[in-house]
Amino acid sequence: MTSYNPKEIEKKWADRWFREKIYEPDLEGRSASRRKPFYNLMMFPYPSAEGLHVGNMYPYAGADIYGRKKRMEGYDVFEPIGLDGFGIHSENYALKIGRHPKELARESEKNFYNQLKMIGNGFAWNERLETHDPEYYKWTQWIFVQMFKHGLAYRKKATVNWCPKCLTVLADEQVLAGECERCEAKVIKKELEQWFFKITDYAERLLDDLETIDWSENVKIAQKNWIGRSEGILIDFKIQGTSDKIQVFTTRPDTLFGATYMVLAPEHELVSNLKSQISNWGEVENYIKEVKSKAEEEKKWKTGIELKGIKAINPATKEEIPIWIADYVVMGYGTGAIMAVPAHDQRDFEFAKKYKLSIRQVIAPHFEDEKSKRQSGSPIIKRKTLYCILRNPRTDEYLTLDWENFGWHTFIIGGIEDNEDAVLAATREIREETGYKNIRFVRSLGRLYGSYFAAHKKENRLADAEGLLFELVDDARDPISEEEKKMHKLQWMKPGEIENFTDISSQKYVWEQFVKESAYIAEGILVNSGKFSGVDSEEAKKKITEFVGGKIQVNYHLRDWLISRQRYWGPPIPMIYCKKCEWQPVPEKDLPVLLPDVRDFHPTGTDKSPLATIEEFVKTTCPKCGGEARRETDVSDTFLDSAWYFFRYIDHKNKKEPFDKVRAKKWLPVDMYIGGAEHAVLHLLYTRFITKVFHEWDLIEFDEPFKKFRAHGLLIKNGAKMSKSKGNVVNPDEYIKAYGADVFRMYLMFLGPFSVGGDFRDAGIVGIDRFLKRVWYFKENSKRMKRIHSETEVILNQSIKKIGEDIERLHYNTAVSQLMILLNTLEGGFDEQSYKIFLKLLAPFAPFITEELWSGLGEKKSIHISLWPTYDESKLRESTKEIVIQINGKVRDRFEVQGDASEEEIKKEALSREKIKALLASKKPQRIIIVRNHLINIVL
RNA sequence: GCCCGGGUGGCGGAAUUGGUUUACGCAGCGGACUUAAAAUCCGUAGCCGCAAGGCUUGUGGGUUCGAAUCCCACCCCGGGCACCA
Repeated sequence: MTSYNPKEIEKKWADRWFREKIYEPDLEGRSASRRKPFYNLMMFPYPSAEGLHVGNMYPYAGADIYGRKKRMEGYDVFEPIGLDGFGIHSENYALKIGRHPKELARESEKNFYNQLKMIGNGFAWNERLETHDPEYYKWTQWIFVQMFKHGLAYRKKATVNWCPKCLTVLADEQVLAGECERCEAKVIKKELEQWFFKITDYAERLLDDLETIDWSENVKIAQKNWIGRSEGILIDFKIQGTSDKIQVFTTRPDTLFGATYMVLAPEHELVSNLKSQISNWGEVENYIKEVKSKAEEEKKWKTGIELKGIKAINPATKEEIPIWIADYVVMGYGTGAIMAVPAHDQRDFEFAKKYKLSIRQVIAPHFEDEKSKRQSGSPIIKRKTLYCILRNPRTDEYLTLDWENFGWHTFIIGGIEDNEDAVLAATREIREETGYKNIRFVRSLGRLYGSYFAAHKKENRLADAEGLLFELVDDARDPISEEEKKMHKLQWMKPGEIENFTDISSQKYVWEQFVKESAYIAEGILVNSGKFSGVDSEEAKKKITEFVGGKIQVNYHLRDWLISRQRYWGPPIPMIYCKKCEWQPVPEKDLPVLLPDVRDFHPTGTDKSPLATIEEFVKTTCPKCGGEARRETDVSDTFLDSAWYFFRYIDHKNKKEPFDKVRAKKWLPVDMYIGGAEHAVLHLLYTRFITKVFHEWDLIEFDEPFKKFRAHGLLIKNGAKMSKSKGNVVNPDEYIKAYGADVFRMYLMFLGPFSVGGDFRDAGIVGIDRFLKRVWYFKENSKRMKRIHSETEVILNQSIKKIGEDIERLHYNTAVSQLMILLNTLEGGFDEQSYKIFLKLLAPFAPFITEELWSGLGEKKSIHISLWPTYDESKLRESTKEIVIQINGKVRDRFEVQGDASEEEIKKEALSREKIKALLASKKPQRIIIVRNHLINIVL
């Protein structure tokens, strides 16, 4: 046997596979192919010319294993690859190193494809595409034109996100926690006129259809939250003495009686309309200016100003309530105006406290909480009791008081320091004292008072109060009895009486801390609500809606997709502006609108793209009237390029249309899609939108792009996600050079579950290296037999089953471990048949070595198109079974039985064993539980 | 704050209709081969304890003959969303 030289066999087989086209499927839709098509797709990379790092390669290796198994199952697998070359990421890199993106693109194509070739994936190399290729972006522009023609692309002036570093606008989805998705600069707001796609028209379908697709659950949830459906009602509030109305959107009409003021967004049109009636207009105007210049995060403080001189009427109470404008109400959602219910909305509550606006409680928690028990399905009793013992260390007084409030059943124990031991001791004490088991420590009194007095800017009279506060969280016992109430000097108060509680003693501060620092936002029973008092929230929502004539309305968090980018490296938006005919699309015969070659592609920093400075590009004629006209100079968002690439893969040479319908029918939707979860509300949302649009244009018969989507995990190195900026990237080239592609990709799959990722460590890779070396030298080191032992046969069949199922579920790490177990077993004795099966099972993970060994057996056809092995159901179990003997649930002994022993036999054997007899001594078993083929538990 | 995911040996990680915790691998230890080392092979291995035995899946409770797994609460880590009315 020659020594294991991965480099040599990799080169040999890569060339041969390419020559023999074993990974090129029959894309043609009209020809009858015998094999069923399987579209195995992975998110294509966006090049940065620095090359791929290990973290980037991980998903490709994982996706390929899945595809290879499908191919061996007889499918005609299509595993395409390409480059998402256009976009800010590539352009920023070009700017950074001072080269032209076009030139750089040519280089990165070469680099990327070379790197991707190294990992031994079964890519259909002949079908690759690049989004910056005019043959591709011609159709991206075509999509834009169709969008315009169908009324789905429109221009509007809006407050948009502007990245001050990338110098362009960004879509909502590209802003992560106030920062630019690409460069992490703080995003600012700008008022600009831009192109948008009407994705909001599809909000409902995008949400509902999530139910129909087999996708990673976390991605579905992220999309669901992002689309953010909320059902509420619209209510009109009259403005006193005028015919004007303020319409608000609310999901809590049941709290209407508690609406003690209103708030408009500063940009709300009514504000300037009512200018003449607002007595403090000067101040108001100043405030609006101030808000506009503020960055997003400064707004967290919540500021506002009252519109003096006007009042609104609460339609339920008919009371006059003040109208404010404030920065915590945004124009972009609902109606840009709210009714403020400070008692039951945390934001309104904070605002009301700050500006001393009145707070009226209209919802009381359910006390006899049978209902909430049933609804939540949990045994929590939401009885509201506060029981407290306070010690004032100065006067050494002990005070006791209890009341019902919004909180929980609460205990305060005075005179105890705040440390772990004391907390534990006190917890025990309360448990014993009261019989309640689930007591939770909340905080110490020192801190409680500290924050209270700080918030109220008062001298802290109780700074060194010692004591601990506990609450009852899960009352498994019966409600408190009358005796106990007396014992703990419990004094009950109703929620309505709380406001009237004016005791000046220290308890008051506790009360304020709890009730006045937060709103009660849960549902309950209405109080202070006229004829609706006593009605349940749920029901009150309907009744009050009816009472004030509110209209049901569904709102979505999703905003329209902002498509324009003031940058160079993208497809020019194919639109022309004529003064007479307004916006006209570029005629389809004139597509593509080529991106002009310019030396200076730097972003201008204004609201215009670099293309605006090229007069030859801008100047054109109107396609409608032939008059003088100007081109749109912005380019479209990269995410448009990537939203439809998988359609083009199946027919990327088509010059007449974006793709052939017949091919689409054969190959689409994509059977399996693998990619990063970070695209949950970016690419994965846009692509669903575009697919639904295509469906509506009758280009395709389906309306969801990917039948199955699985998110892969991330590779971690030194405790952080691998990224160039963190400087912890691992270059795959060195590892592949040192160990070979088979070892490398198999190690990646072994280091953790594919959906989770894992920690890349050099130490672990030697294990796989040893394993594949053992595979290489297997035949000379192992015992060849005529027929394998029956135990070996069981492990072989188990392995076929487990590895097959593990690949299907993407549990590659456990599949690899099963391959190891199988090898360990076969080394003790194998035959030709079992050896071949082993190679087949290993083939998706280590395509090169298995191919080499396979051909060494005289096989003429590639192992990768051989048939995946099947297992024999009857050979999955060993003939002997180990039975565990437990006494009171603890393992004490074990013995073996042949085949399926009866319960009687197991019991007899177990009780007759010396060890068990000794342990049982004179005690008589109370009960014996037997689980067949598993265990026997003797209960004493 | 809200929504997801997670917490198991020295390490990466196995184990889910509740039934032997720690598969597989790394590192470790002992041995074989070798002048020696590397490589390779065989064996060993949760923790405490000389042992008998006890303890152990983030913490505290609960349900159960039996809990990593189910229920309640809390703590910690990772990710997403966040004035969305």
